[in-house]
Order: sequence, then structure tokens, then C-alpha cells
Amino acid sequence: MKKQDTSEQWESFMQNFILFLKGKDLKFTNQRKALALWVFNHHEHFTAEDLVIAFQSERWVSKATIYRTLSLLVEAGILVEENFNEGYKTYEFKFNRKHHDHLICQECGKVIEFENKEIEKLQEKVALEYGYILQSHTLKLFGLCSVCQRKGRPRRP
Amino acid sequence: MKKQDTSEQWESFMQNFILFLKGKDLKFTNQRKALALWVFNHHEHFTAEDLVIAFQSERWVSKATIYRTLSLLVEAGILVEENFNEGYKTYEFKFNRKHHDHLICQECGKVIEFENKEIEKLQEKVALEYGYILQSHTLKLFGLCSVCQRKGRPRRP
DNA sequence: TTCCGTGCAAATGATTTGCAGGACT
DNA sequence: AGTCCTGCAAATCATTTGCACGGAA
Repeated sequence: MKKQDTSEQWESFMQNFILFLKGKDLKFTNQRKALALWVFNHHEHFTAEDLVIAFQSERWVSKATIYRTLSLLVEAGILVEENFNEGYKTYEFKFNRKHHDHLICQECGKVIEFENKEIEKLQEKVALEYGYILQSHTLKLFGLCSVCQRKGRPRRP
Repeated sequence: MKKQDTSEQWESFMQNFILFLKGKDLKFTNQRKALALWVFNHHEHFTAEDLVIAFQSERWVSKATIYRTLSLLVEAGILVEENFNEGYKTYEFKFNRKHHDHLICQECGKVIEFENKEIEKLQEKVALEYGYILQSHTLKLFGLCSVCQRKGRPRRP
């Protein structure tokens, strides 16, 4: 919470990104810096379109660069791609955050992050039963949040 | 396995589809019947493209009708849509099949279906903790199957 | 200076839709 | 007969790419 912490995180974050770029002989441009700063400040889920709106309106970073940079950030392990529902990708800040899964309200779209060690253990067990080495997983729970439950019959007419 | 069983399943399946259509004042056309028959015989995962290839080549059902019918089959509860990986949808036969989750090999793409009651119970518990009413879920485990483990270092160069 | 990056617009690929003639009930 | 359907081609939507110029190293 202290300003100092955030600033340190930022340093470490940016260093990480710069090293990643160097390792691939890529340049640390103003656009990449600006986009990295934006994602650093938006830990919630967002889409490419969100970035387009934020940056294209100021005539600052083009759509093409946004998509190209998002791919880099995913490759660098800074973001993860999620396919929640519709025909577009959702991104989530991952750098230095521990793994979690999602609980999604089908009515309002609200997303809650949760972590459950017991479930993870059972997943390992299942993988073993089938002779798999588990590398990663995705768990999404879809339901109705407490607010939407109260709104009565929530289905479309 | 007995012929009789399959035939009975088919009757029940088709009746179900016809009733669904009637309920929405939709017609049971030859195209819809042909597509329903195809999915009934393809319980594995498939894509819209698979159907296009199967039917367009014989100049029998158009792409537009395939997409429109897939939506109907999902609405009827006969198919479920999955977003496994890339930029297209995968469909899976659901009618009269019990729920299951997936274990996917990242090397060869093999998909194993599994069911784990303990995990499902814990999911209910998690949803409750956050005040959600659970409606459905998706659990995907990604890993290496036993065959691919033996092939040595399986990463791309 | 030398690549690499960027912006633009055009290309792509999956899926959707408008329209006019055809097929169920 | 009256709807609902289908096929076609054109339209969308998110995302990708080719190309010529501009900017980091």
C-alpha cells in the first residue's frame, strides 16, 4: 500500500520487461513503455479494445501496435490470455501474482477471483491417475452473483 | 453396443430435437435432420469447419445453415460449445451424456474426459462462500500425456 | 547508420446477416 | 397459403499483416 512498495514493484516490473525485450533483440520504445505502464495500473481484466479506446483516442498508440504489444506481454509472462465468453480475448495481469481461478456471474459479468488448494490437489491426483504430468489448468465457475439473484427472473425474454 | 440400443437412443434423440423445434415454431427440415444425424454419429469434439467440409463438399448443406443449426443444437441442449484454444469454437455432443471435464495433452493434443465428484463438491462450496448460485463450470487440465513424456524434451526449439 | 517499430489500410478467418426464391405444415 | 428456411454473397468483428516511413541503439 505504501508508495514505496508500488514504486519498487514498478521498477522490478519494468526491469523484467526490458530484460525480456533485450533477450529478443527488441527495442524498449515509448509505445511499449506506455502500454506496459497502463497494464501495470490495470490489474483487473481488460480487452484489447479497452487499450484501443484508452490510447487511440489520444492518437498515441495505434491498434496494430496494441495487438503486437499484447502478444509480447503475454510472451513475457506479464499478462495471461483468458477466453471468458464471447468472441474476443481477455487479458489479466499476472506478473508476481499467484495463481487463481474465476467465478463469473452470467447476468452481470462480474468476475471474482478465488484460490482453492484442495481443488488443486485433486487436480494433481486426477492427472496422475491418467498418467499425465500436470502443467497448468483453467477452472471457471459460472453462476449468479448475490445481486443478480435478487433481481428476480434474470433470463432474457 | 447392441444395435437396438443405438436405434432407441436415436429415436429419443430425434424426438427431443423435434419437440424442441415444435416448441419454437421451427420446422424439421432435411438439412436440420442431416446435421442432427451427423452430430449424433460424431460424439468426439468437432468444429463448424468439420461440418462445412462434410456437407459443403457434397453441395448439400450450406455454411450459413450449418452455423444456424449449430446454434439451435446448442440451444436445444444437444451440443455444448467449448473454447479449447484457438480462435474458433469446438462442439461436443451432450445429449444424455453426463457432465465431465477435460485433460488435454499440450504436446499431441489428446483429450481425455474425466469426472470427479469431490472437485465438483468443492466448487459448490466455493460458489456458496461468495454468495453465488453455481450454474455450470469448465475445468481444463493441461499437461503431458504418458506417451509424450517418454518422447524426451517435448518443447519446441 | 542500421535495423526494428510503428501507423495505416488492406487482408484474414470465423461467424453472422439481408435478401429472394424454395420448402414445410 | 402462409411461414419459416435456405443458399448465396456481402457484412461483421476481432485480430493480423504488408509496406514505407520514423525512431531507438
